[in-house]
Amino acid sequence: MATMDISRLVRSDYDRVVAVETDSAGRAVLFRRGTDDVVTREIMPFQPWLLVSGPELARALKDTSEITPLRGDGMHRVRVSFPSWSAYEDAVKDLKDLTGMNPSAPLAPYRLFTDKAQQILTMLPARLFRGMAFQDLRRMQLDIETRTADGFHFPDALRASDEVLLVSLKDSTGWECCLSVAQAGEAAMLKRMLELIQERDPDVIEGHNIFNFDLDYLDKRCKRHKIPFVLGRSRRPTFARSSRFTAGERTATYKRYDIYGRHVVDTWHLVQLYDVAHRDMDGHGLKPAARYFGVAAENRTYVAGNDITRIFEEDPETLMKYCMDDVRETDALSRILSPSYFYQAQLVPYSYQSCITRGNATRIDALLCAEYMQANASLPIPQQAQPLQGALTEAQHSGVFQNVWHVDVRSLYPSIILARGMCPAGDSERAFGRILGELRNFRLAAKDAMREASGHEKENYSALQGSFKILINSFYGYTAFSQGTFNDYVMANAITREGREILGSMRDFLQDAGAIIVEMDTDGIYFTPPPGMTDQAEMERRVQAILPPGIEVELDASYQAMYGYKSKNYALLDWDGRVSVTGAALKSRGLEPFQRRYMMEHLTMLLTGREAELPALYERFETDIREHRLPLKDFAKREILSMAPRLYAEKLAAKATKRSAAYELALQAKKEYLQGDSVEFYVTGDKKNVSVVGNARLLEEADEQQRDENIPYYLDKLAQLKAKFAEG
DNA sequence: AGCTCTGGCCGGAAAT
DNA sequence: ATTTCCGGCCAG
Repeated sequence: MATMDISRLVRSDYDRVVAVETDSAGRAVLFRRGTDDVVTREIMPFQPWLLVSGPELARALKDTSEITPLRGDGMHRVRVSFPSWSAYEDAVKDLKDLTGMNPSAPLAPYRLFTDKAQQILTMLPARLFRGMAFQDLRRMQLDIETRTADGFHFPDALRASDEVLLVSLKDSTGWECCLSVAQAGEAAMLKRMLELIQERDPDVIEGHNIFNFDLDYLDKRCKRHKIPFVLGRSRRPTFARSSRFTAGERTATYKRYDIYGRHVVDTWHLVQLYDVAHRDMDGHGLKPAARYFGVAAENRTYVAGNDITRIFEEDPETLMKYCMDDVRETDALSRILSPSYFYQAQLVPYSYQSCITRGNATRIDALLCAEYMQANASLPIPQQAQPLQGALTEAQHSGVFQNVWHVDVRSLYPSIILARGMCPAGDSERAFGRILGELRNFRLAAKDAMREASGHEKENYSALQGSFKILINSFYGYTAFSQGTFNDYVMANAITREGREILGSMRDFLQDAGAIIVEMDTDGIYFTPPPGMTDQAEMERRVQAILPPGIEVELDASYQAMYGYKSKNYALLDWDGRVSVTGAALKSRGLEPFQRRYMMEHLTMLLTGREAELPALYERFETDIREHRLPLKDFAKREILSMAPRLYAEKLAAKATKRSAAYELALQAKKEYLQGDSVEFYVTGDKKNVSVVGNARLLEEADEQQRDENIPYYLDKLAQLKAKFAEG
């Protein structure tokens, strides 16, 4: 199918590349997995490069090999290349001295691309994995179990008495293996593990929390035994450094490992990225994630963290099974979550590993900059951030409504950009709209192909179209990305303004037709149809008729009933009797579980016309709380530490933040809490009005036998909850 | 070292 | 006791 040819979208002169690296001479090293499944190493001529603002600055640099003028009037209009990485590094130093500016300064007259893989992929040009399907990738899963010395609660690789007990390995060919320290000691086991990785020669090494735990631990144990920690191809050493990972509102620091010729994929990252979009997971650990995705092995062996050492001594077979189940689950999670990034790596000039750890807008930036370099076009510099008005939201009515329809605009912002032919001010090559349009067409083709395919093929098309959907929707966000080379705040404002106008005109039309608008947000409206209107297709046609060309609506769902609470907060009853709840006020993870449960039951009664049962529901909860019938967990709030507890302490001392129970508890806790960790705690005391700071206990430090939850406090919360729904 | 955006609800702490 | 502000979490 011609439209499904990804090479039309972005050029790559090489197929089946699984990794790119550099050698000291500055050349590019391509690792390619042939159709015979053998990996070859090829050296390609390549010269490290950077951009400067003009020929004078270019000529001021020493040891350059090529100076290429770039067309157009962007700020960075000359590309300079160098015979080696050391010449490049020297030039970077000289540029700092010559200009007196750091590369990160907004007006610096030079620009660096510090990611070497990006430099190579951009210029060759090449992209990873072209001509390959996800199944062609050789993925290896790794998991270790460790001994925690008596008297300690958590593993510590630096403690002499701790050690690796088991290493489980598995790869995508079906090969599996479990090494034990009991066979010949830790040093021999580590050496064998390193040998096996060389033999199996995976393109990707996967694990759950592999960056912060397994690799770090193995690294430290290898150092102790003076075994070189060589995981890379060509027996290259492994590098680690501190880095940060962002998923939605939370960032986590992690120890980033770079393994020569391979990629490291942490399924913990994949799970968090997934949950940013879905926000319905119970936790991001391997076990909850495996259960969530329905891939937990049946009769799976579970071993609690603090039992590992004991079980290893008493029943090593059981621990080995447990460890094997872990790598199998890691593989299963990866098979679900990583294909989307595999396909993005075919487009974006980043390594596969970077496609996962870096944000959507950054990937789009890399894509656009690469197009410019291919066209020998100059690059603009980002606009300074300006205020941006967002979407239109209204909750017009609260309360229960019967027979509610939902209409929404398909891909609102991308459609506006394409329909109006919008183009960022700095995009002289008009690459933004062209790539967006091609991505959209490609996605539609992939969706069509998905419908016709089956098995692996269907999954592949599904991953392909799904990952393009995410990229496509990020194009709007990119226009307001402060570091985006082609950001444009005027355009961003024009996009949202037209979005508000479109949604507003749909609202006016529906109201004039006699519909009742319950709630609307950004690109969709929930409403009760005008009296006498029963034909959804006809309604869709009428709404469509008032919209400009290129803007398509879809009357995609209807519901038995809807309870509108406030903006972005509502509950729906579908025709099969299922209730779904939307909005932070109704289902936030920050709410105590008993509140969430009460709300769910209360809302279900409201939606199904069982208001008469509400008093009994309330009484049941009241009694349960009063008589300690609920587990302590039901009173625990969960908060994620967005900064390191130590940083909180500093900010508090400087009066730069307010006191917070979660951080105070984390600081006092027996275990060490880090940024990104979640803290579960409940309120103690015996008075309704207590300050939470100073009257809270960590759930894990609680004693179910000596209950101390604050009953008046929680009864008051229940009363407030009831009152909340009684209004309106 | 790396980062898409705004709008909105809510609880808790501090200020009034 | 009431208001203001901030951080957390969520919708899209």
